[in-house]
Amino acid sequence: MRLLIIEDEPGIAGFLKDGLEEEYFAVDIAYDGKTGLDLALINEYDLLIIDWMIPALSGIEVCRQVRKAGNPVPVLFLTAKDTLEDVVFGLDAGANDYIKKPFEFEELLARIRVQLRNKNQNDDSLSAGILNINPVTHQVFCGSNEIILTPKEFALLEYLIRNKDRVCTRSRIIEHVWDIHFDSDTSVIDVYITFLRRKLEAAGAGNIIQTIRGVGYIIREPGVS
Amino acid sequence: MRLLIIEDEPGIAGFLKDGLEEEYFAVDIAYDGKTGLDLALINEYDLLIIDWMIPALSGIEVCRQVRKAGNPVPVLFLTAKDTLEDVVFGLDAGANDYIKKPFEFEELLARIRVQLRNKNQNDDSLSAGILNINPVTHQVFCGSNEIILTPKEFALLEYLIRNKDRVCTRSRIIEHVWDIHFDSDTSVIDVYITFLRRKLEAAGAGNIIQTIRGVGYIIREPGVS
DNA sequence: CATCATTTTAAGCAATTTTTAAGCTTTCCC
DNA sequence: GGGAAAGCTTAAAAATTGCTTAAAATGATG
Repeated sequence: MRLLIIEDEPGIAGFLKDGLEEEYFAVDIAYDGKTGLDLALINEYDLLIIDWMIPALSGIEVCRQVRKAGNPVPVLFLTAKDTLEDVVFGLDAGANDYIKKPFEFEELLARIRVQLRNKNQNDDSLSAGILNINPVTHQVFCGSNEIILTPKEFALLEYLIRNKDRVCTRSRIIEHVWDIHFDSDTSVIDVYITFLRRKLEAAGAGNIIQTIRGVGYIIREPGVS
Repeated sequence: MRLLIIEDEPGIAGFLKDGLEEEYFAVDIAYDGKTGLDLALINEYDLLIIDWMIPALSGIEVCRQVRKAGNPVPVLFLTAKDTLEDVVFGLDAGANDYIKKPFEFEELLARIRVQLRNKNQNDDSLSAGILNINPVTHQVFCGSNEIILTPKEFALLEYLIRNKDRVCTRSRIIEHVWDIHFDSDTSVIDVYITFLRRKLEAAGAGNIIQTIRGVGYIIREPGVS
C-alpha cells in the first residue's frame, strides 16, 4: 500500500515515514504543497496524508486540485486547527477524514485502515477463497492453520488480495510494494512470487496466484466469474 | 457542430450545405483548396469534408497541411477515385474516413456522426459491441467471460477499438502497434489478425474485425451503418 | 562483533510469445 | 475463366519472459 505524506516539518514527516514503513506501507514524502500535488497527480497512491499548513500551496488547495483532476484517492488531513468551520471547509474540499495534532500514532493508523478498508468495502480482514489475512496483526490463515510470512511476502500478498480479481501489473507491484519508481530489470517479484507460492501450496491453499504473461499476476476469488 | 466543406462543384457543395443545415449543422463552404486550408486553420471546425480533386491545392495536400499544423479535427474525404493506392494515400495523409462518389446522403450523415461521436470518447474502458477492454488492467471481456491475450494481441485489439468505425491502414497499425517506421514486407499483421480472430470467435464475439482489402482493417460498432 | 533471518542479485533452464517463411485461398481485373 | 495480387493459415525458428535455485548483500539481535 503506497502513501504520500505532504508535510513541511521534517521531524513529523520523518517520524510518520518510519512508523508507517514499520507497518509495511510504501511511503513518499513531499515537503511543500506544489511538489505534493505534482506527485499525487503523477503517481497512483492508495492514500494521501496532507498537513493543513504547508508552504507553496495550502493543503486544502492541494486536495481541491486532486479532486478536480477526478482522482478519488482517500485524503486524510493533519491539522492543528479544530474549529468547526475549518473542518467543514476541509471536508467540503474533498477530504475523507481529519486528525488533530498532536495525535497518537495508533489513532492515525486506525484512521488510515478505515480509509483503506472503505476502498474495498470490506471489513478488517481480507480474504480470497480459503485464505484469510489480517492487515492489523499481519497474520495469514489458510483455514485454521497459520502461514508465517516475512514482511515483504506479506506486503505482496496483501496487495494482490486487496486487488483480487484484477490484474496487478509488474510495474504497479514494484511501485506499491517495493516503492521503486524507475524502470529496473530486477527479478525480485519473480523470486517473491515463488516464495509465496511455495508457502501457500505447503499450507494447502493451492496455486491461487495466476501469472498473466507479459503483464503481471492475479488472485481470483474462486466461484466468482 | 460546425463543418467545413471544401468542394469545387457548386452543385454538390450546395446540395451538401442544404442537407446538412437541415440536420442543424453550421456549414461553411470553400470552393478551392487554398481558401479551404486558410479557413480550416483560422477557424475551429468539428469536421472537415474535403473533395479529392479541387483547384489551387489538392485535397490531400490540404489534409496534410492541417495535420502538420497539429490540428486533430476529423477529416472525411470525398472521392471519385477508388483505386486502392489513392485511398491508402489519403488515409496516410491523416484522413479519418472516406466516401466514394456517388454516395447516398444518409451514408454521409452516418459517417459524419461516427466521427463526431469518436471525438468525445474519454472513457477509461473501451468497448465495441459485446467486447470490453480495460487498458489499465490489460483485461478483455466478451460479455462476462474473459479472453486471455498476449501483449501484442492486446495492443493490436486496443488500437483497433480505440479507432473503431475508422479504417486502420496497415502502415498505421505497423507504426502504432509495432513501432516500425520504415517500409517492410513483413506479414506479422496478418498473423496477429488471425490469432485475434480465432480467440475472439472462440469467446463468442463473432468476427468483428473486417478486412478492407488493399487498405487495412476496421472494427465497427454494431448498429451503426 | 557474530549470528541469523530477510532481501536482493545473478544465472541456467523452461515455457510462451513473437517473428519468419511457405503454401493455400480469396478477390479483382482483364 | 485465368492470372496476379492480397490476405489467410500453419508450422517452425528466434526472441523474450518467467521460474527456480543458490549465493551474496543487508539488516536486526543479542
